[in-house]
Amino acid sequence: MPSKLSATTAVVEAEAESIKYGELNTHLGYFVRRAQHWIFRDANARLAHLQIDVIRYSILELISANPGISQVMLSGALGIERARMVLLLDDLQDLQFIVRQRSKTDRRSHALHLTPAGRSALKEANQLIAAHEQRLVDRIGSDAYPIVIAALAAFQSG
Amino acid sequence: MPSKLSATTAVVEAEAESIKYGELNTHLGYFVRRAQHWIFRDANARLAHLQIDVIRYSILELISANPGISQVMLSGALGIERARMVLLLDDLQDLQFIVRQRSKTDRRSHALHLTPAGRSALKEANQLIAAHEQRLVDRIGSDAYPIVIAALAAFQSG
DNA sequence: TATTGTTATACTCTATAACTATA
DNA sequence: TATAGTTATAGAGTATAACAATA
Repeated sequence: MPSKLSATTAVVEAEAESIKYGELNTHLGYFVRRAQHWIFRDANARLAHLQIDVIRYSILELISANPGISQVMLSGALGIERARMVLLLDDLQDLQFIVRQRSKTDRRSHALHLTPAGRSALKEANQLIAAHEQRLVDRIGSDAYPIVIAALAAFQSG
Repeated sequence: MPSKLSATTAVVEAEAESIKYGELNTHLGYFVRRAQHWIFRDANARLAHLQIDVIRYSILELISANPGISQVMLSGALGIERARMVLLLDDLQDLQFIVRQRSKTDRRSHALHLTPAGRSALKEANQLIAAHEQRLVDRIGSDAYPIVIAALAAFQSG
Protein backbone atom coordinates (compact mmCIF):
# COMPACT_ATOMS: atom_id res chain seq x y z
CA MET A 1 0.00 0.00 0.00
CA PRO A 2 1.44 3.38 -1.02
CA SER A 3 2.15 5.76 1.84
CA LYS A 4 1.52 8.72 -0.42
CA LEU A 5 -1.02 9.27 -3.18
CA SER A 6 -0.79 11.72 -6.04
CA ALA A 7 -2.66 14.95 -5.51
CA THR A 8 -5.20 14.03 -8.18
CA THR A 9 -5.93 10.60 -6.75
CA ALA A 10 -6.19 11.99 -3.24
CA VAL A 11 -8.78 14.53 -4.33
CA VAL A 12 -10.84 11.93 -6.18
CA GLU A 13 -10.80 9.60 -3.17
CA ALA A 14 -11.69 12.36 -0.77
CA GLU A 15 -14.62 13.32 -2.99
CA ALA A 16 -15.73 9.70 -3.34
CA GLU A 17 -15.66 9.26 0.42
CA SER A 18 -17.79 12.32 0.97
CA ILE A 19 -20.66 10.98 -1.17
CA LYS A 20 -23.76 10.01 0.76
CA TYR A 21 -25.52 6.85 -0.39
CA GLY A 22 -28.89 7.63 1.23
CA GLU A 23 -31.43 4.81 1.07
CA LEU A 24 -29.08 2.72 -1.05
CA ASN A 25 -27.29 1.75 2.16
CA THR A 26 -30.37 -0.21 3.22
CA HIS A 27 -31.01 -1.96 -0.10
CA LEU A 28 -29.80 -5.50 -0.65
CA GLY A 29 -30.00 -5.14 -4.43
CA TYR A 30 -27.42 -2.37 -4.41
CA PHE A 31 -24.90 -4.47 -2.48
CA VAL A 32 -25.60 -7.54 -4.60
CA ARG A 33 -24.91 -5.55 -7.77
CA ARG A 34 -21.59 -4.22 -6.45
CA ALA A 35 -20.61 -7.70 -5.22
CA GLN A 36 -21.42 -9.33 -8.55
CA HIS A 37 -19.35 -6.74 -10.40
CA TRP A 38 -16.36 -7.35 -8.12
CA ILE A 39 -16.68 -11.14 -8.17
CA PHE A 40 -17.11 -11.49 -11.94
CA ARG A 41 -14.22 -9.16 -12.66
CA ASP A 42 -11.89 -11.16 -10.42
CA ALA A 43 -13.07 -14.55 -11.67
CA ASN A 44 -13.00 -13.56 -15.35
CA ALA A 45 -9.45 -12.26 -15.01
CA ARG A 46 -8.34 -15.62 -13.61
CA LEU A 47 -10.09 -17.62 -16.34
CA ALA A 48 -8.98 -15.37 -19.21
CA HIS A 49 -5.95 -17.40 -20.27
CA LEU A 50 -8.19 -20.45 -20.75
CA GLN A 51 -10.16 -18.30 -23.23
CA ILE A 52 -13.38 -18.63 -21.20
CA ASP A 53 -15.32 -16.47 -18.72
CA VAL A 54 -17.54 -17.42 -15.77
CA ILE A 55 -20.58 -18.02 -17.96
CA ARG A 56 -18.73 -20.45 -20.24
CA TYR A 57 -17.09 -22.02 -17.19
CA SER A 58 -20.54 -22.62 -15.66
CA ILE A 59 -21.62 -24.33 -18.87
CA LEU A 60 -18.58 -26.64 -18.82
CA GLU A 61 -19.22 -27.47 -15.16
CA LEU A 62 -22.88 -28.31 -15.78
CA ILE A 63 -22.09 -30.50 -18.79
CA SER A 64 -19.47 -32.26 -16.68
CA ALA A 65 -21.99 -32.87 -13.88
CA ASN A 66 -24.75 -33.88 -16.34
CA PRO A 67 -23.19 -35.67 -19.33
CA GLY A 68 -25.51 -35.80 -22.33
CA ILE A 69 -27.63 -32.85 -21.12
CA SER A 70 -29.63 -31.08 -23.84
CA GLN A 71 -29.31 -27.41 -24.77
CA VAL A 72 -32.75 -26.42 -23.43
CA MET A 73 -32.17 -28.10 -20.08
CA LEU A 74 -28.81 -26.34 -19.84
CA SER A 75 -30.43 -23.01 -20.74
CA GLY A 76 -33.14 -23.45 -18.13
CA ALA A 77 -30.66 -24.47 -15.41
CA LEU A 78 -28.46 -21.40 -15.96
CA GLY A 79 -31.17 -18.87 -16.80
CA ILE A 80 -29.77 -18.17 -20.27
CA GLU A 81 -31.99 -17.87 -23.36
CA ARG A 82 -31.67 -20.90 -25.60
CA ALA A 83 -30.93 -18.63 -28.58
CA ARG A 84 -27.92 -17.24 -26.74
CA MET A 85 -26.85 -20.70 -25.57
CA VAL A 86 -26.35 -21.69 -29.23
CA LEU A 87 -23.62 -19.05 -29.62
CA LEU A 88 -22.00 -19.83 -26.28
CA LEU A 89 -21.82 -23.53 -27.20
CA ASP A 90 -20.41 -22.54 -30.62
CA ASP A 91 -17.56 -20.80 -28.77
CA LEU A 92 -16.86 -23.85 -26.61
CA GLN A 93 -17.05 -26.10 -29.66
CA ASP A 94 -14.59 -23.89 -31.55
CA LEU A 95 -12.23 -24.28 -28.59
CA GLN A 96 -12.82 -28.05 -28.90
CA PHE A 97 -13.96 -28.21 -25.27
CA ILE A 98 -17.35 -29.80 -26.06
CA VAL A 99 -19.10 -31.91 -28.70
CA ARG A 100 -22.75 -31.88 -29.77
CA GLN A 101 -24.08 -35.39 -30.41
CA ARG A 102 -27.47 -36.13 -31.92
CA SER A 103 -29.65 -37.71 -29.26
CA LYS A 104 -30.54 -41.29 -30.14
CA THR A 105 -33.91 -41.11 -28.36
CA ASP A 106 -35.00 -37.68 -29.72
CA ARG A 107 -33.30 -36.63 -32.92
CA ARG A 108 -34.34 -32.99 -32.38
CA SER A 109 -32.04 -32.55 -29.39
CA HIS A 110 -28.29 -32.55 -28.86
CA ALA A 111 -26.54 -34.57 -26.17
CA LEU A 112 -23.67 -32.42 -24.90
CA HIS A 113 -20.36 -33.90 -23.74
CA LEU A 114 -16.93 -32.62 -22.76
CA THR A 115 -13.91 -33.54 -24.87
CA PRO A 116 -10.63 -34.56 -23.19
CA ALA A 117 -9.43 -30.98 -23.78
CA GLY A 118 -12.66 -29.72 -22.18
CA ARG A 119 -12.16 -31.91 -19.14
CA SER A 120 -8.58 -30.68 -18.84
CA ALA A 121 -9.61 -27.03 -19.12
CA LEU A 122 -12.40 -27.52 -16.59
CA LYS A 123 -10.00 -29.14 -14.15
CA GLU A 124 -7.67 -26.15 -14.34
CA ALA A 125 -10.60 -23.73 -14.19
CA ASN A 126 -11.88 -25.36 -11.02
CA GLN A 127 -8.49 -24.86 -9.39
CA LEU A 128 -8.41 -21.21 -10.45
CA ILE A 129 -11.96 -20.68 -9.21
CA ALA A 130 -11.17 -22.39 -5.89
CA ALA A 131 -8.41 -19.82 -5.32
CA HIS A 132 -10.82 -17.06 -6.29
CA GLU A 133 -13.40 -18.46 -3.85
CA GLN A 134 -10.86 -18.50 -1.04
CA ARG A 135 -10.25 -14.81 -1.70
CA LEU A 136 -13.99 -14.20 -1.29
CA VAL A 137 -14.00 -16.11 2.02
CA ASP A 138 -11.09 -14.02 3.26
CA ARG A 139 -12.89 -10.85 2.26
CA ILE A 140 -16.29 -11.44 3.81
CA GLY A 141 -15.20 -13.68 6.69
CA SER A 142 -15.39 -17.45 7.09
CA ASP A 143 -18.22 -17.11 9.59
CA ALA A 144 -20.47 -15.00 7.35
CA TYR A 145 -19.64 -16.87 4.13
CA PRO A 146 -21.87 -19.95 4.63
CA ILE A 147 -24.70 -17.76 5.92
CA VAL A 148 -24.55 -15.60 2.80
CA ILE A 149 -24.56 -18.64 0.49
CA ALA A 150 -27.52 -20.18 2.32
CA ALA A 151 -29.43 -16.90 2.32
CA LEU A 152 -28.91 -16.21 -1.38
CA ALA A 153 -29.89 -19.78 -2.22
CA ALA A 154 -33.44 -18.61 -1.42
CA PHE A 155 -33.47 -17.00 -4.88
CA GLN A 156 -32.81 -20.24 -6.73
CA SER A 157 -36.48 -20.71 -7.59
CA GLY A 158 -39.27 -18.45 -8.80
CA MET B 1 -51.50 -22.57 -6.79
CA PRO B 2 -52.72 -25.21 -9.24
CA SER B 3 -53.30 -28.63 -7.76
CA LYS B 4 -52.49 -30.24 -11.07
CA LEU B 5 -49.90 -29.41 -13.70
CA SER B 6 -50.03 -30.24 -17.38
CA ALA B 7 -48.08 -33.29 -18.41
CA THR B 8 -45.59 -31.13 -20.28
CA THR B 9 -44.90 -28.83 -17.35
CA ALA B 10 -44.56 -31.75 -14.99
CA VAL B 11 -41.94 -33.34 -17.21
CA VAL B 12 -39.96 -30.12 -17.52
CA GLU B 13 -39.99 -29.58 -13.76
CA ALA B 14 -38.97 -33.14 -13.06
CA GLU B 15 -36.06 -32.75 -15.47
CA ALA B 16 -35.04 -29.42 -13.99
CA GLU B 17 -34.98 -30.90 -10.51
CA SER B 18 -32.77 -33.76 -11.59
CA ILE B 19 -30.00 -31.44 -12.81
CA LYS B 20 -26.80 -31.55 -10.78
CA TYR B 21 -25.08 -28.22 -10.19
CA GLY B 22 -21.66 -29.69 -9.31
CA GLU B 23 -19.10 -27.18 -8.09
CA LEU B 24 -21.51 -24.31 -8.74
CA ASN B 25 -23.19 -25.16 -5.43
CA THR B 26 -20.05 -23.98 -3.63
CA HIS B 27 -19.51 -20.76 -5.57
CA LEU B 28 -20.72 -17.47 -4.18
CA GLY B 29 -20.65 -15.82 -7.59
CA TYR B 30 -23.26 -18.23 -8.91
CA PHE B 31 -25.69 -17.45 -6.09
CA VAL B 32 -25.04 -13.71 -6.34
CA ARG B 33 -25.87 -13.79 -10.05
CA ARG B 34 -29.15 -15.64 -9.46
CA ALA B 35 -30.05 -13.30 -6.59
CA GLN B 36 -29.34 -10.18 -8.63
CA HIS B 37 -31.50 -11.47 -11.48
CA TRP B 38 -34.41 -12.15 -9.09
CA ILE B 39 -34.05 -8.87 -7.18
CA PHE B 40 -33.74 -6.63 -10.24
CA ARG B 41 -36.69 -8.28 -11.96
CA ASP B 42 -38.91 -7.75 -8.92
CA ALA B 43 -37.75 -4.17 -8.27
CA ASN B 44 -37.95 -3.14 -11.94
CA ALA B 45 -41.51 -4.45 -12.19
CA ARG B 46 -42.52 -2.31 -9.20
CA LEU B 47 -40.85 0.83 -10.58
CA ALA B 48 -42.09 0.37 -14.15
CA HIS B 49 -45.14 2.63 -13.90
CA LEU B 50 -42.87 5.51 -12.82
CA GLN B 51 -41.01 4.96 -16.13
CA ILE B 52 -37.73 4.22 -14.34
CA ASP B 53 -35.72 1.12 -13.39
CA VAL B 54 -33.38 0.43 -10.47
CA ILE B 55 -30.41 2.10 -12.16
CA ARG B 56 -32.32 5.34 -12.78
CA TYR B 57 -33.83 5.10 -9.29
CA SER B 58 -30.32 4.86 -7.82
CA ILE B 59 -29.33 7.98 -9.72
CA LEU B 60 -32.34 9.91 -8.36
CA GLU B 61 -31.57 8.74 -4.83
CA LEU B 62 -27.92 9.80 -5.07
CA ILE B 63 -28.79 13.21 -6.48
CA SER B 64 -31.30 13.61 -3.66
CA ALA B 65 -28.69 12.73 -1.05
CA ASN B 66 -26.01 14.87 -2.74
CA PRO B 67 -27.64 17.93 -4.31
CA GLY B 68 -25.43 19.59 -6.92
CA ILE B 69 -23.32 16.46 -7.47
CA SER B 70 -21.42 16.36 -10.79
CA GLN B 71 -21.81 13.70 -13.48
CA VAL B 72 -18.35 12.19 -12.96
CA MET B 73 -18.80 11.89 -9.21
CA LEU B 74 -22.15 10.24 -9.79
CA SER B 75 -20.61 7.87 -12.33
CA GLY B 76 -17.82 6.93 -9.95
CA ALA B 77 -20.19 6.38 -7.03
CA LEU B 78 -22.44 4.02 -8.98
CA GLY B 79 -19.80 2.29 -11.11
CA ILE B 80 -21.32 3.48 -14.39
CA GLU B 81 -19.21 4.83 -17.26
CA ARG B 82 -19.59 8.58 -17.60
CA ALA B 83 -20.44 8.17 -21.29
CA ARG B 84 -23.40 5.99 -20.34
CA MET B 85 -24.39 8.35 -17.51
CA VAL B 86 -24.98 11.08 -20.11
CA LEU B 87 -27.76 9.01 -21.73
CA LEU B 88 -29.27 7.94 -18.39
CA LEU B 89 -29.44 11.59 -17.28
CA ASP B 90 -30.96 12.50 -20.66
CA ASP B 91 -33.77 10.01 -19.87
CA LEU B 92 -34.36 11.52 -16.42
CA GLN B 93 -34.26 15.02 -17.88
CA ASP B 94 -36.80 14.07 -20.56
CA LEU B 95 -39.06 12.87 -17.72
CA GLN B 96 -38.42 16.26 -16.08
CA PHE B 97 -37.17 14.54 -12.93
CA ILE B 98 -33.78 16.34 -12.90
CA VAL B 99 -32.09 19.51 -14.14
CA ARG B 100 -28.49 20.06 -15.19
CA GLN B 101 -27.13 23.41 -13.98
CA ARG B 102 -23.78 24.86 -15.01
CA SER B 103 -21.50 24.81 -11.99
CA LYS B 104 -20.56 28.33 -10.89
CA THR B 105 -17.17 27.26 -9.56
CA ASP B 106 -16.16 25.04 -12.51
CA ARG B 107 -17.96 25.78 -15.74
CA ARG B 108 -16.94 22.41 -17.20
CA SER B 109 -19.19 20.48 -14.83
CA HIS B 110 -22.91 20.21 -14.28
CA ALA B 111 -24.55 20.54 -10.87
CA LEU B 112 -27.40 18.01 -10.78
CA HIS B 113 -30.64 18.68 -8.91
CA LEU B 114 -34.06 17.04 -8.60
CA THR B 115 -37.14 18.90 -9.82
CA PRO B 116 -40.33 18.87 -7.74
CA ALA B 117 -41.59 16.10 -10.04
CA GLY B 118 -38.34 14.23 -9.45
CA ARG B 119 -38.70 14.54 -5.67
CA SER B 120 -42.27 13.29 -5.93
CA ALA B 121 -41.30 10.32 -8.11
CA LEU B 122 -38.43 9.46 -5.78
CA LYS B 123 -40.71 9.56 -2.75
CA GLU B 124 -43.08 7.09 -4.37
CA ALA B 125 -40.18 4.95 -5.61
CA ASN B 126 -38.76 4.72 -2.10
CA GLN B 127 -42.10 3.43 -0.83
CA LEU B 128 -42.27 0.85 -3.62
CA ILE B 129 -38.67 -0.21 -2.96
CA ALA B 130 -39.33 -0.48 0.79
CA ALA B 131 -42.09 -3.00 0.05
CA HIS B 132 -39.74 -4.83 -2.29
CA GLU B 133 -37.08 -4.86 0.42
CA GLN B 134 -39.51 -6.32 2.94
CA ARG B 135 -40.17 -9.14 0.49
CA LEU B 136 -36.43 -9.83 0.40
CA VAL B 137 -36.28 -9.90 4.20
CA ASP B 138 -39.16 -12.38 4.29
CA ARG B 139 -37.45 -14.56 1.72
CA ILE B 140 -33.96 -14.81 3.24
CA GLY B 141 -34.92 -14.39 6.91
CA SER B 142 -34.68 -11.37 9.19
CA ASP B 143 -31.76 -12.93 11.04
CA ALA B 144 -29.64 -13.57 7.95
CA TYR B 145 -30.56 -10.30 6.20
CA PRO B 146 -28.27 -7.89 8.13
CA ILE B 147 -25.43 -10.42 7.98
CA VAL B 148 -25.72 -10.64 4.21
CA ILE B 149 -25.76 -6.85 3.81
CA ALA B 150 -22.72 -6.43 6.06
CA ALA B 151 -20.85 -9.23 4.28
CA LEU B 152 -21.51 -7.92 0.78
CA ALA B 153 -20.52 -4.41 1.88
CA ALA B 154 -16.97 -5.79 1.82
CA PHE B 155 -17.08 -5.39 -1.97
CA GLN B 156 -17.77 -1.67 -1.85
CA SER B 157 -14.12 -0.80 -2.48
CA GLY B 158 -11.40 -2.16 -4.74
C1' DT C 1 -1.89 19.36 -20.11
C1' DA C 2 -5.82 17.48 -17.71
C1' DT C 3 -10.80 17.16 -16.80
C1' DT C 4 -16.07 17.42 -17.81
C1' DG C 5 -19.49 16.48 -20.64
C1' DT C 6 -20.50 14.72 -25.01
C1' DT C 7 -20.67 11.89 -29.30
C1' DA C 8 -19.55 7.81 -31.71
C1' DT C 9 -18.33 2.98 -32.29
C1' DA C 10 -17.95 -1.87 -31.29
C1' DC C 11 -18.96 -5.72 -28.54
C1' DT C 12 -21.77 -8.31 -25.30
C1' DC C 13 -26.16 -9.62 -23.35
C1' DT C 14 -31.21 -9.93 -23.39
C1' DA C 15 -35.55 -10.59 -25.48
C1' DT C 16 -38.35 -11.95 -29.48
C1' DA C 17 -39.81 -13.84 -33.47
C1' DA C 18 -39.54 -16.98 -37.07
C1' DC C 19 -37.65 -20.97 -39.53
C1' DT C 20 -36.29 -26.34 -39.92
C1' DA C 21 -36.46 -30.78 -38.56
C1' DT C 22 -38.27 -33.60 -35.85
C1' DA C 23 -41.81 -35.46 -32.49
C1' DT D 1 -49.47 -29.03 -32.80
C1' DA D 2 -45.51 -28.70 -30.03
C1' DT D 3 -40.49 -28.86 -29.16
C1' DA D 4 -35.09 -28.46 -30.01
C1' DG D 5 -31.94 -26.11 -32.23
C1' DT D 6 -30.93 -22.32 -35.12
C1' DT D 7 -30.89 -17.71 -37.31
C1' DA D 8 -31.96 -12.91 -37.27
C1' DT D 9 -33.05 -8.51 -35.24
C1' DA D 10 -33.72 -4.82 -31.91
C1' DG D 11 -32.73 -2.83 -27.40
C1' DA D 12 -29.86 -2.27 -23.39
C1' DG D 13 -25.30 -2.37 -21.10
C1' DT D 14 -20.20 -2.06 -21.29
C1' DA D 15 -15.86 -0.38 -22.87
C1' DT D 16 -13.13 2.84 -25.69
C1' DA D 17 -11.71 6.59 -28.14
C1' DA D 18 -11.99 11.17 -29.57
C1' DC D 19 -13.63 15.97 -29.47
C1' DA D 20 -15.01 20.87 -27.52
C1' DA D 21 -15.11 23.76 -23.67
C1' DT D 22 -12.89 24.82 -19.69
C1' DA D 23 -9.48 24.46 -16.00
